[in-house]
Amino acid sequence: MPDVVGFTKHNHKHCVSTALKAAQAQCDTRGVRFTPVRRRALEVLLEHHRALGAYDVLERLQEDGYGSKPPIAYRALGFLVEQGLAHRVERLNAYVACAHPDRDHTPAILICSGCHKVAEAIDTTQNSGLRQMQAETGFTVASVAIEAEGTCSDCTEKARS
Amino acid sequence: MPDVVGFTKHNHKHCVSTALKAAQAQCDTRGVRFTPVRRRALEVLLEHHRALGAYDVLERLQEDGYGSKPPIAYRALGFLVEQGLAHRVERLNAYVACAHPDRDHTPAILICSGCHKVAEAIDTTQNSGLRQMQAETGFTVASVAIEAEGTCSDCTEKARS
DNA sequence: ATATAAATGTAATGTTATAACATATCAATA
DNA sequence: TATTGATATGTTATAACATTACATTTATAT
Repeated sequence: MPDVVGFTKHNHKHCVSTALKAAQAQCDTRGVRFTPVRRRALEVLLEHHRALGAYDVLERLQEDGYGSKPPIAYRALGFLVEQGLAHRVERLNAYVACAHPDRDHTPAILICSGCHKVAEAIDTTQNSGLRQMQAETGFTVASVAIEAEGTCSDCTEKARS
Repeated sequence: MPDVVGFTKHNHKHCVSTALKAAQAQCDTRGVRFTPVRRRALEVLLEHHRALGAYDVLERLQEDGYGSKPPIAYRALGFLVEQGLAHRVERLNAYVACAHPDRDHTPAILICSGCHKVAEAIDTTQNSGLRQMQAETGFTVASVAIEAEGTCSDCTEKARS
């Protein structure tokens, strides 16, 4: 049931360019502007399967000739999160590219404390459980964040040897 | 199934002193020291059903004659979190007293964006879902944070009028 | 061409958190 | 009960993360 991306092997260059095209298309559809900084910010996130801090992203943007002050990064990242193209990882005060921007998702973030990679699982059962809670307690859920810390299979194996 | 504490009415003074006694007992059992600052920090959290920032807690500690520098608060709060007597709310960079310190828990934090109260639900199904994921993906979960933002029943009612 | 809105940019500052080190307190035991 | 090793408390300094307020530029729709 969980669909995990990020800890498995894949053609990375391809995965980046595909994701960028998809993001462009999605923004076009929605009538929002996928400007150069925003695009570049997403690209930076996509280049890693790790969570990057706003200041890390800012550094890259700066190198590319964009502004050098924090709001530059925070605004681009804010846009990406708003559009579901990236997620903020609260535990790390950092950001990851979304692995399934197409789907309507309540992401579950998996953080490996060994290699610091971050993956994203979609688990639809979580949603239903929380919606049910609304009926029972009167608390209306607007958004849910699920973040797990642990060890990915690679790191588990390495630890065995 | 979810057991929600925090949005319901209760005798507050009683709830504070009971919780402090329970915390003391738990620390005794575990052989860890429930020192005055730690105790006072928990008391401060218990006095609100809101999440307090480390610097808010620090202010109270300071008033009571404890140290005035950030590590004083961060250390006391760190201890409480470690012992399961409080939780860190990542979304708010803040801390709440745990509502069920006795139970082995994966807390689900409910944050009301209307009144800023914070409650805690225990939903055991979440756990099993994540453990299952471990089998399927090889990711071993060490700890999970579930945080929902939304509107509590009181605020929903107020909004209707 | 121009008005309006959106996006980008900067300066200044606020907030949250930790590292590094000094001192005091507790707990076991020689 | 004096000593010692571990734990806890305290400070200074600084790092890391984030926002407010305001100026300038760029896109878009008349």
